[in-house]
Amino acid sequence: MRLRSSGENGSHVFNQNLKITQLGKSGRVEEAIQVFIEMSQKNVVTYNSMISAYAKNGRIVDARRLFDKMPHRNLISWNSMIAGYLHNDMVEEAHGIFVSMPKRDSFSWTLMITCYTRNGELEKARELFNLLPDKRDTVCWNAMIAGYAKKGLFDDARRLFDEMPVKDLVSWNSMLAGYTQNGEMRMGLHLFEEMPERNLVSWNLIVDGFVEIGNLDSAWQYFKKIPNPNAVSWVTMLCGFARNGRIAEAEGLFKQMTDRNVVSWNAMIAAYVQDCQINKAFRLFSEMPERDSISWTTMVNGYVRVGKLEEARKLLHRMPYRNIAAQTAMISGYVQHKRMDEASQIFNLICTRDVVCWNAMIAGYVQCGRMAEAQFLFDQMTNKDTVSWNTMITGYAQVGLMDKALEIFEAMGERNIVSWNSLITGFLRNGLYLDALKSSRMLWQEGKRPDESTFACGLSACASLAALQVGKQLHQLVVKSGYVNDLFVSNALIAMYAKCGRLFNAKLVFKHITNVDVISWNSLIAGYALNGYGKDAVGLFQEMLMEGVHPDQVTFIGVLSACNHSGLVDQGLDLFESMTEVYSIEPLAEHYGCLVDLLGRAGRLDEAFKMVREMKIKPTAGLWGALLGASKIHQSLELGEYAAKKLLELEPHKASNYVLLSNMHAEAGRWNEVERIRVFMKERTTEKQPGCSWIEVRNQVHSFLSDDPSQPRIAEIFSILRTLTAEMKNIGYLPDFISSIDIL
DNA sequence: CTAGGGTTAG
Repeated sequence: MRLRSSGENGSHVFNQNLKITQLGKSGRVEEAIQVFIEMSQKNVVTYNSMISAYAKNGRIVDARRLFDKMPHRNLISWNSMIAGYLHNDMVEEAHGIFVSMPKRDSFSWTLMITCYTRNGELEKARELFNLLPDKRDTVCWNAMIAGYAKKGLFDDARRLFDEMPVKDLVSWNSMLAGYTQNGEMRMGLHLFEEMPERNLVSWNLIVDGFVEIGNLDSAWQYFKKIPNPNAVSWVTMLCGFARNGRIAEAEGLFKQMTDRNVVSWNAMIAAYVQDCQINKAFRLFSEMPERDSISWTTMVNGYVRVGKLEEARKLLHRMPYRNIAAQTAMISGYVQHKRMDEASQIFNLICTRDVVCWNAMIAGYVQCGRMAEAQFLFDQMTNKDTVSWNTMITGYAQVGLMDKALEIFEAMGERNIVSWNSLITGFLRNGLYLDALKSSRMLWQEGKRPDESTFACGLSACASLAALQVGKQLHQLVVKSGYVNDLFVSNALIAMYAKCGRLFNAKLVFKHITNVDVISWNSLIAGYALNGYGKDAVGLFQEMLMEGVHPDQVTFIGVLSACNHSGLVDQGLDLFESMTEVYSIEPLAEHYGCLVDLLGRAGRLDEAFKMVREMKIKPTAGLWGALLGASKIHQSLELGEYAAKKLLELEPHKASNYVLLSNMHAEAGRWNEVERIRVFMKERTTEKQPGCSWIEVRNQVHSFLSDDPSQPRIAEIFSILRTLTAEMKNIGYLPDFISSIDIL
């Protein structure tokens, strides 16, 4: 055997080092580790490369471990570690490295400055920048300029830009990015014309700027003018189309692209996912030559979006590596379906939990109204961000504990507009209009202005309260503030008008939207369904399909409930089938609920019962309730009793369930049973919250609690109720035995 | 003496 010369050996190490870097850059960190382990000889570059590979793939802990145990460190090792922390948004740790390193060069300084600018700490960045006048190179200037520009501090950026000794293309592009990323396209174009030379980055910034402000025509015009568009240009344009629902055009671009990379594939998959075309998304996912963690995460998200949690979970387990984004997507999937046990299983699997996954869990408990558990997690969090605080505010507001919501609001350090929105919406939802108004004024006093979401939230609160007057006032404010063309606001307006029975207004708002999305259609369809116009709702649904908009889970809740309200049995069954077969959307309890009710009312009790028994999900109380109701109408005591048994297992404390069962027996003349149930009911029901209803008259909300002697106009109410009951009897309505006793 | 670390576009 011949001994290899040291030169050959050296070039081998050289090549392996290169490989580690490349694998790290393309997200294939596992393969990089493999190469690293198999190398018999390593030099300092090998370690440095591996540190970067780890850090670029979110494995900052491994990067640090390697850094700590490597035999010799050079300046680049220290810099790589700072860069690693920069990539992982860990500014404090980066600073720790920065202060303890033996020597610093301009790379080190620039890295640290970038850490601060990315973190929004412009003052600290500037402080560092000022500390090293002699070592500042062009890159360092550029970093500082980019920091100012990105934050929209154009004057500061411009001052440095004019001051700097040598400008390069990146300096120009950094200024340009400031304008385009802040929606200042007039200024951006001006600079673009002024630039001594342009590269693809400059062109792509312009296209992206137009995409961001929703001006697809201009984006397209500039895209076409790009001399040699690269993958970034194509992806930017593709995402622009996708985001505006123009999926066909996005598809066309994807097909035309010559140099597709992972990002291009990911973008197209994301476009399909966004349009709920999960099967097309999966086909691309299977076809693509290589997948990175974004590809996997997008697919998991896609399945979550259409409610296919099983598919999502399978995919998550098939992933070649663990990825926190995908795990968080899975968590939010479970959270949306209130499956907190499974969510928390995934949560427990994550070793280094970030804020986002904590927030997802908290949001989950909040949505289930389990505030104690939400608070428990919240208290444990060491790195709360505004999202965490805001979620807690929303949570307490939702369960009616506005005192707690306010307490959280007041305890938080930095409030953003969402914090205010959560608080104001909370007040609105709880009918505390005056407090909402007061908070809105305070918001103005703090120099903040209501934004799109302030209005969208406010309007959705009005929708859930059916508070038309306040809703209308908000609509006027929307017009005055210039948010009429915002899609979120428009959709909230549709929902509000629809819920208040003003279908004409809802339709009017709908017609004014330039780019309706699936949510706009959903709101309108649900509105028609809610107000009893089942056929129109189904008609709208068909219109929506003709327009090429893909329905989602919510669409089907709307259109199925439309069929339900209008007794369109066969159409409902057909639609339900197409939902799973054609659109591959997984039915939720709500969908089954519509169908069971629909079949039940039509007297097709066997089919209804069969559906409940055979469905994939666990039957909810609502489903048994629907079955019980149907059994009562069609006098099927046997099925009714079975449904009631199941129902009472799930909700033993709810009085209305006993009333339903009791009425059924009353109708069948089984008075012993009626009496027995009444006794049961007295024993078991612990209704803490009395039934509550409200109406809005002349800007004021009047609420009614059951058994509430303090209601000021109780006598009038009773007198009107008696009149109404008499009239109902006159036109042939026979009131239920028990409920009539309760009223009269 | 080519590799490894910093600024601008997906």
